Amino acid sequence: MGRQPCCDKVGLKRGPWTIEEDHKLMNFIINNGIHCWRMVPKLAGLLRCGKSCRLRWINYLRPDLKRGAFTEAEENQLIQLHSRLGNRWSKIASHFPGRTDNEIKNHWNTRIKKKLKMAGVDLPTHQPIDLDHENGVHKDGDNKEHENQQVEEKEHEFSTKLNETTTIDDQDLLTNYEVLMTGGGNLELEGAWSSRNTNYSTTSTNSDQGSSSSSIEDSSGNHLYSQDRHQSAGSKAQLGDDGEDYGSLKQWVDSVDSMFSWDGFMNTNTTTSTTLAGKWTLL
DNA sequence: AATATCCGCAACCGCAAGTTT
DNA sequence: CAAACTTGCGGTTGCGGATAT
Repeated sequence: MGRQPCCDKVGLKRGPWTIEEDHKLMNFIINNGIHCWRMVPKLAGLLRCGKSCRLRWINYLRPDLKRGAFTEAEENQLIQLHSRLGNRWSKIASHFPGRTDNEIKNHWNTRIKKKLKMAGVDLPTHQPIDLDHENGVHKDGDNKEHENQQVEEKEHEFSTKLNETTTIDDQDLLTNYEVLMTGGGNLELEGAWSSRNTNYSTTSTNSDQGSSSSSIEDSSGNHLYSQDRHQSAGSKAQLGDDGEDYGSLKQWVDSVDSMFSWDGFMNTNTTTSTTLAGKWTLL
């Protein structure tokens, strides 16, 4: 015997709810609470299925709903959470008191998706879109100049977005760290990093056989993480050749992946300059 | 002013997980 | 232990208002 439908749909009303139906449902739940959704429409005198009543209550009638437009801080938090959790809307919604998973899903699909696409961020990976692969453009002459311009624009947009990320709630403060890294190995710490008084230090040499070491400590000097990077002449040559291969710096970031997940933008403009703008999430 | 197109959102559907019998 | 049932989740649809032509 197969699974039966949640309710007998014959004779049941569908589509938008009327004010009268809303009142009936709200009055019933306020007076009786929710014990069994299947029984709610029958007891409340509604020609709806229990599933429809539940949805209406959760997404519209619940008294603790926040409503109203998303703030910029909420959007930034949503982007962060989505990069970590993917399309797990209910999990994401649990970080937004008064917001429903449906509301968040809708906001993501109608606004943020477009925003990130415009900023050159691939979804759902949150990685920068490979324009050459997307467009089938060969890198030479004018194309390269045009491409560099696009890369700079993307970089600027992403950096701006990160700089705007200043509000992080307490729970996220424990697990999220925002970093903006520019130049040949210099790190500028943003947002939660500085809030947590975390120190980051890095040293490097300029030889072809150059090496660097990086470490992260908390404000009391307790060791959190360190990394020694030995860069071969071969990997140095990769840096900036065509912007496609991030060379040893990318390898370095990859090696950190066991501890953090990297989500962001990385570009190598020249053999000596690499720009990263993105987020490390503590795994 | 009329029509077409776009966009946001509420609501639906199917499925999976969890619970009860 | 399996079937029946309930609840919750995520993808999708379609209506209605806003905007463009």
